[in-house]
Amino acid sequence: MTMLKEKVTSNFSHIFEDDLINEIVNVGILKKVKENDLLLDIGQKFDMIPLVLSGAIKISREDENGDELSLYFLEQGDTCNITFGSGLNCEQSKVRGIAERDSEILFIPLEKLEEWLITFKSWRSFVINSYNIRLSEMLEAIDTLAFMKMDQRLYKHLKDKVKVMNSVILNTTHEQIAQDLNTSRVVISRLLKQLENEKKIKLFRNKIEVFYS
DNA sequence: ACATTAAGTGATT
DNA sequence: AATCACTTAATGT
Repeated sequence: MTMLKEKVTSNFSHIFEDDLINEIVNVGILKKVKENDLLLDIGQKFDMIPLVLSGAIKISREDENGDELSLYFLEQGDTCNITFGSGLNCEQSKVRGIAERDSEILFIPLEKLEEWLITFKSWRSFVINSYNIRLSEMLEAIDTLAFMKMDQRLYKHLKDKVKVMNSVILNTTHEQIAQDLNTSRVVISRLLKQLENEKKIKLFRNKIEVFYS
């Protein structure tokens, strides 16, 4: 068994039949990306869909001024449906995808996706299901934006990152966090200090330790 | 030693 | 919660 097939199998054998896994392995193009690599930018056209085999991808939006806002993460076993929908209609991407950590992505050509929708029941279920998951994540993002104050948003963001990175040590700067939450560095610095005083985190230069319980 | 970048803080809106 | 206008600390060259 090839290494790629093992990876696909270990991620998807529960949901996909063997034939489909073979197809995926045959047509998929494996890409290893490093942390902070740009996978897909806003406005960019694309003819492939990413299947995340390992690591995590940050999906974000941007306004006219170039201010960013991160929406959610794609993790192991996830695929990006926004990409999916726009892709079939030959649209441009409305979101940006940046590797949050070193990741392995399997790119699948768009034609195959359509084909599989008809030929594989498990693929159909997977696509519908992942639409559902993505919608939930979007709702969560909206709730966070609409109902949470910045201090709560920040703490949530830190906890999300800990989960995604699988580490309580976050190598990031106040500036980067500010960009993710679409606010200013000064605000983040103050709120982080507050969290440190509450013994929820410990601050270092370029590094934050989150005390997770 | 100097420049650059990250982080801390009071005052103001 | 955002902005200004600094200061201080850490790091790179």
